[in-house]
Amino acid sequence: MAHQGEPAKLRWGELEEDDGEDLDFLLPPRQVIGPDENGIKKVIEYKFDEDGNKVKITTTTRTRKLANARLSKRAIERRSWPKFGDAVHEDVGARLTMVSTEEILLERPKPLGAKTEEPKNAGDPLAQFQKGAVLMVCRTCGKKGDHWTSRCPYKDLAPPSEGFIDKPAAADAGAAAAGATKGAYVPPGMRAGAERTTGSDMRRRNDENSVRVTNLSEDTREPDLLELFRPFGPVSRVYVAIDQKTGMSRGFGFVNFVNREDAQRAIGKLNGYGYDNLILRVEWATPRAN
DNA sequence: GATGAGCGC
Repeated sequence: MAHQGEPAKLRWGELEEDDGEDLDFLLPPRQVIGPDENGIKKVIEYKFDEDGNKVKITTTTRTRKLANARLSKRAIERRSWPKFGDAVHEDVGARLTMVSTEEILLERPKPLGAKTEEPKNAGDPLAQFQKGAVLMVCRTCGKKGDHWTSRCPYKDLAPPSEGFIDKPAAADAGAAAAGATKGAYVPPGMRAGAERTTGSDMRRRNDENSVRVTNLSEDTREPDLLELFRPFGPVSRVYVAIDQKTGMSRGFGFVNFVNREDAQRAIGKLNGYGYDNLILRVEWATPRAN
């Protein structure tokens, strides 16, 4: 850009200020020269600056013909590709990119609990994510990685957790699951590992094998606990203490296992386990005072 | 640091 006469520097806010007078008709017309064989095009314009001086503005541009010479052959070739997606219906000229509004469906990874069978007695239930020294699992996508639940890319796609229904365990449900459709609701008494007691022998509540879990993050909920503890064996109850006043988690909860050995294994594995950016404490619970 | 809701027959 070349200036002639007073090269007055226009400041912001003064660009179009002309005191209401439009004296542009006094200026020479705009001239366009070129483009020449090198693709150079010149545009000469005249303007009044803030002091009323006439200013000549020469703009030199390089047309695509030359610009292309600086592009790779591949890039030039891409320009001739047919448009696709939203660009088909829109005149985007030579633009190579545009914002698309096309829906892209992301495949959601299987939740932690969606293993084909209860890995009871199947070695280490945490082996699937026990590679690093520190174990952290995102509660939303179930992946060990560099993000937590709040930053999980699938956070907004996640449907509500599947809750408490204990699916019939294919391996050991035996007669209880016979004839039952896969994934169908199974009444508590018929669930895998449930006590086969009847009538007067049936206890009201099973508070056996109660494991206390503390240092839970405030947004850990019961389905999350179930998901975390279920790989160790059938879980009869999960509970997260909620502050009645605020509705927020009090940061601890309980998990009851049907089998004491499973509870013991869960304690052994999950105590000190990194979950949702906190280190869990998992211990035997002292029986509830009543 | 921390130990749960509900109970009506």
